[in-house]
Amino acid sequence: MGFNDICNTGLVLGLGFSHSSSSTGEHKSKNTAQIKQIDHLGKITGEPSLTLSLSGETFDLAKKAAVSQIGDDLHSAASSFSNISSGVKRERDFGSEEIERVISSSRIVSDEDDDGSNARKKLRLTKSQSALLEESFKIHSTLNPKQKQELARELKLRPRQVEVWFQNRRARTKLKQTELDCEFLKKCCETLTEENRRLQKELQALKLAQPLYMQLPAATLTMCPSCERIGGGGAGGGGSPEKAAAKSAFVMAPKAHFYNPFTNSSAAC
DNA sequence: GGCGTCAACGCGAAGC
DNA sequence: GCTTCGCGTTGACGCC
Repeated sequence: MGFNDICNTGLVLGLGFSHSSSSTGEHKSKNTAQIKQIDHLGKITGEPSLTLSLSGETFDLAKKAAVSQIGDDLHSAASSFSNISSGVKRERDFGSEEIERVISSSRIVSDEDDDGSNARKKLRLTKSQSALLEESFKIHSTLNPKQKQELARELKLRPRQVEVWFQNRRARTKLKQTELDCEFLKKCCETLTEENRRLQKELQALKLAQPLYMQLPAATLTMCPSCERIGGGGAGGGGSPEKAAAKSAFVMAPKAHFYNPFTNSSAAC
């Protein structure tokens, strides 16, 4: 399996250099492509960085869909939620009906709450609730208010609980993907190290052979990585001997020739 | 008791 | 200004 095969998994990986100007706060920008890559000329700018992202992370469609729905759906919202759980401080999208269901269906409320203790009770979703949530998550990883309401009604949970579940679920997905990406990059690193070792050996062997052109410092040579021909302006071609000498067959590289392992076929990964 | 999991919270940012 | 999101964190719970 080559690198291209691996890369057809929807992952976007970037090994490159980021600008130091991308400063505080920007790490929170939503799913923005933060991949700073080395361009085709091998031009490197900024500081070294390693970036990961998912190419398919465009989950904001549902968000835009039905914001206007929420007002109608919440017209029956209860005025207070204090009798549910004193640990629950934030509750925007609830209704009295849902409150009743929560009381009857979850362990969020217990007799202990009557004594005024402020302990946050842990809700454990049932298997069927989790299954339905998972099923829904497969279809769309974000919910619009209407979908949330419907799902909450179906699950006998508060909309807020459904919302939190989806948020946490997205976070878990992202974490898992990051771990996979990390593993993949580790393997890439190992493979490239191995290739580097191999190329160093080849270079040593060539040096031992000592052909004429190899007597020049290696840094002065440019070599096409694909055809492995020594590049340069070519010797002679007319003109004075001085010019010919100046136009050596082995020209100095104008800049560091960056070798991109992800675009070159000789990269092992 | 240590540790992992996960629901829930708080906050800042972004979009409308 | 409101809502939703991502992200970091907290706290309850279960397992060893």
